[in-house]
Amino acid sequence: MSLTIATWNINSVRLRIQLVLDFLRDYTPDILCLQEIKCPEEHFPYQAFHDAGYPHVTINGQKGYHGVATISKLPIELVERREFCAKGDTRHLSVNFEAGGLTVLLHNFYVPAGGDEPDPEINDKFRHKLDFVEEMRGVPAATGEKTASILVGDLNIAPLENDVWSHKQLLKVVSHTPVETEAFEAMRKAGGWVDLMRQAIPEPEKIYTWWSYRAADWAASDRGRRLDHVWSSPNIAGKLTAIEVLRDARGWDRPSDHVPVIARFDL
DNA sequence: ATGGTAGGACGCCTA
Repeated sequence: MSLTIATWNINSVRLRIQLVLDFLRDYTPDILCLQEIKCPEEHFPYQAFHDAGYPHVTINGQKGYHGVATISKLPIELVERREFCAKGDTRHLSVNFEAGGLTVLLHNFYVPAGGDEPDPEINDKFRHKLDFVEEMRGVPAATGEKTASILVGDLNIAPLENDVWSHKQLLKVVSHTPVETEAFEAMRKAGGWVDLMRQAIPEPEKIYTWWSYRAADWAASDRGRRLDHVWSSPNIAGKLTAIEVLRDARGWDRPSDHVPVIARFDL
């Protein structure tokens, strides 16, 4: 059977609900993982997703900041809303679902951005980001004969040279500093996770999923970064059939600064 | 080297 999973940092689900509904109508993923929904449960637009054919919705949200939601056509079962760094932030949600005879554990993450100064001694937000990545070692890829894992989300780190518009110019910019990228790759490998975007689209091809709002012309300058990721356990990595990064979404009306990433599997 | 934009909630934090 085919399985399509999408991930998208939406930067306020309430402000951009119509954009999300248009995306679901046009791309019909089985499951969409949103980040930065920026609302608590009581303000989440459940009805709109239900009416769009996505009745199974699980969220971990808070007022004003952060927040993740997993929206599905298929039945999903909440596994955990894990708290990282004892901060009380809503940055993780995991669910289980059945597909192709497998029980799939799907993690939806929003990793802290880390502030502007890449020095944990003077910037608490950067310290928090590094601590968060270390704590993600506690989320390895669960795998077995009848189980598999997928991890998606805005991980706020662009690990490879071709994940940014200029490797040299971003070496001291939070999201691409060596301390972040090395910790990130070490954590991913220790967890047994496969980077599916790079499996499908190897270097040196550039991949960007985010372009700053601050650029005068994002498309002309094209100073993007790959901050959004799709990982899986090795036992389904070979079942990936396509990765699609919807660059055009950055040019939609009142866009998010991130674009959707779609992963297709044949399980 | 700097400042540029966006969202939530309405002064200022986060990204």
